[in-house]
This record gives sequence, structure tokens and C-alpha cells, in this order.
Amino acid sequence: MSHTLGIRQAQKQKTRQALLDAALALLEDQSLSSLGLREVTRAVGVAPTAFYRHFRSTADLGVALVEEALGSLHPMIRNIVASAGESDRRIERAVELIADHVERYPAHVRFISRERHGGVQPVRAAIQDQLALFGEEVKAALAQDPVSEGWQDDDLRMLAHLYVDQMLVTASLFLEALEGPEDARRQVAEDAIRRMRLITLGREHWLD
Amino acid sequence: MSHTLGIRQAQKQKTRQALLDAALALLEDQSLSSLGLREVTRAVGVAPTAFYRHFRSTADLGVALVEEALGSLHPMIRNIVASAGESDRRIERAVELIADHVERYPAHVRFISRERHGGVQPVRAAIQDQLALFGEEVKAALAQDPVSEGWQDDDLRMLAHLYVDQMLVTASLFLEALEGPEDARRQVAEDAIRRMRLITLGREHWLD
DNA sequence: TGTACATCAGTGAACGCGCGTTCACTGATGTAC
DNA sequence: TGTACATCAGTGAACGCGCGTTCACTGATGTAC
Repeated sequence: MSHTLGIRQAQKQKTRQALLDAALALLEDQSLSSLGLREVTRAVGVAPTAFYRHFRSTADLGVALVEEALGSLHPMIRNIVASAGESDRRIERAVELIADHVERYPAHVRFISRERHGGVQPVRAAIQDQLALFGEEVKAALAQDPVSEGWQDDDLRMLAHLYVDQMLVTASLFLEALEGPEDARRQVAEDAIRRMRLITLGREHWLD
Repeated sequence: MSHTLGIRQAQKQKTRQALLDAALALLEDQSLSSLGLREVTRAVGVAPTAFYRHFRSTADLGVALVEEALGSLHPMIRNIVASAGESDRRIERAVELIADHVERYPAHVRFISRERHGGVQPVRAAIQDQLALFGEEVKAALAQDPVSEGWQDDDLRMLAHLYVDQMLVTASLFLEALEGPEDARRQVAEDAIRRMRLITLGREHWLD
């Protein structure tokens, strides 16, 4: 008795995903705020009215994209946070993971970076909510670390947010360097590592 | 023989400024990517065609807004960079200056934060260019500081960019807290100070 | 397994509307003498 | 100072076009018996 969803529902899911994919592609060189419903359906090859079977509006579709994009980010954050080893090596590993993620999901990274401060309120709110969750998660992980012994809650929260922020900044810089020469990406990686090292140093001397 | 610009040119400047102001106001809840030319002229009370006497397109107007917005930021950066005194006091002063700037020019801050990664390429490029200049300036100032003795050029550049970035992040957080209670703004200020302290600590131990 | 009915994802025509852009214009301002 | 002509910021009508949304529909899929 396998639960294979039914032909109708499966097809519906497929169309919905096609709409999301098309929208994400169209958002490479515009903001969600100017994305048209007809534009999206045209790209997929369905009637404009089909859009309403899946989303109330492009803003609604945007919120769905937030879940998709930040959903793919979640496992990566867990990976980084859980990774063990000596400090410098951990930093290098984290930056590599970010670079890989940007290379695999450039459109997701662009979408989040663009709409984080974009013109569509519900989407902005959805992103902030997800990032706040990430922050909590990172903070909980930091609290486990012996380095954090004696830290105040506020200070841990600040550090966690700083890490999440750096991750997004770094991803955004990798994205800009994606089209350019390999050298540009190497520069971004080196700079990201430098930033992380400085933050780590500050962390180690916080309680001096 | 005072040079009073002539009635015609003065009036033209006035209309141009009115267009810029109206656009900035309209961009409170949308992205430049979806801003319409007719929308702007309607807000000012001139014919749609008058727009073309001043700008080729809304993207062109956007580039002009970048100059205006980051022009107002420039003196503030100089102030922060030039400010003297003991480290903790300097940080507090810098955060205050940022808070004041956001309170005085909220629309400018929103515009830059939104369009920095927004969907209009020429505007994005103009912002990156200006921020790169800010980075250079901060880097030059840092190089003067005795704390920077023995620092490599790459490391100075990294730190300068980190400072510029933190300034924008902090401004953006103040902006979000603008509508809320005073307590929210105080929290943002405290958090910003914490971040700056951590970065300063990292800076002091960079060469250990 | 077969039949009769219900559901519902996607269709296609139609709507009113605001968009960006063109064009020839007007009339106040500027300039030359 | 006055006159005759040039400039040019802003106008207003007109255009073709694509937009979001409504509506009644179709026909494949699902369900009950």
C-alpha cells in the first residue's frame, strides 16, 4: 500500500514547481516587486489563470520561494556548525561549503540576498523569520562550545547573528564572483577566511 | 556679478529635485525595478513627458539617487573615521552617528539597503562603486592608526570593508527599528556596539 | 470489474486600465544688437 | 532700454501593448457502490 499521491496531485505539484522554477529564473535580473504573473505563466507554458490554482499573487509565490531557498540553506548551516577540528581548518571548511552552495544554488542565493531588504513586505518578513531561526540554532551550537563558557546570553546572540550575517555576505560576494575568473572567487574565499579569523580572534579574547 | 543660475535652470533643478524626492518616497514600499515613470510624475504634478527632460529612464533616476543618498553618507563616514578618543567611547560615538543619520535620512538608507542587491544593474553597480570608494577611504584612515603597524595590505582592506559593511548592517537594523518602540532602537544600538567591540578585539590581536 | 457522479487543474475569451514613448506644440526665459 | 529671434522646460493628445482578474467551461482523475 504505497502512498503515491495520485496522478492529479502529482501533476499539480509538477506545475507548481515549474512556476517556482520559472519565477526564480526570471528574478535573475529583476526584483520580485516587478515580477508579473503573466510573465511566469508564459515561461512555463500554461494559461495565466492557472497561476491562481497555486498562488494568490506573486508575493505569495515569493513566500514559497523563501521556504525553498532557505530550506536548502538549512542543512549547510548544520554542516558548518557541526563540523569539528582545529579553528583555522574549520573556517576554511565553512567557506568552502558556502562556495559550493552558491555554485549549486546561485538563483536561491540571489533571491534571498535581493529580497531580504526588497520591496515586498511579506517576503521580507518570511526571510527575517527564517534567519532568526538560523540565529537561534547557531547560538545554541555556540553555547555548547567550551570557548563560550562564561558568556552572557546577549553576547552569544550577537555572535550568532554576526556569523549568520557573515555567511550571507560571503555567499553574496561569491555570487558576484561566479561569472568572473576563478581568481575572483579565490579572492572572495581568502577575504572571507580573513574576516572569519578576525571574528574568531575577537571571540577568543571577549572575556579578557 | 553673482552667478544665480538663471530662472530657467533654477526651475529645472527644482523639478528634477521634486522628481527625485517623489521617487524616493514611492520607493518606501517597492523596489526601483517596479517604479513607474508615470507614478513619479503624477506624484510631482507634472506631465509624464516632463520626466524625459531630466532622466532617460527610472534606472537613470536611480543612479542619481545613489549619488544623493551616498553623498549624504560620506560626511558621516569621515566623521566616524576622524573621531578620536578611547576605543569604547569611539565605538559608542560611531553607533550614535549612524543612528542619527538613519533618523534624518531614513529613505536614503532604505534605498541603498534595498538596491544594493536589487534588480537594476546600473544602480547596483553605482552603489558598489561608491562603497568601494568608502572602503578605500576607511582603509587609508586605518593605515594611519598605530594599531595597524605591521599589517599587510590585504588585511587592512579586509578590515576596512568589514567596517563599511557593519555600518550598513547597523543602519539597516536601525531602519527596521525606526517605527517601533525606543527600546527596539536601544537594543539595536547595544548589539551594534557589541559587534564593534568584538571586531576591535580581533583587530588588537591580529598579529599575536 | 463496471458504472454514474463529483472533483478540480488548467483553459480561453473578455474586461477595463495604466503603462512607456512619440510628436508637434506653447510660452516664458535667454541672448544679440 | 527696447526689439527680434532662439532656446527649451513642460504640455497634452495619441498610440499600441501587456497587465491582473472574472467567468463559465472542459475533460481527465477520483470515488462510491
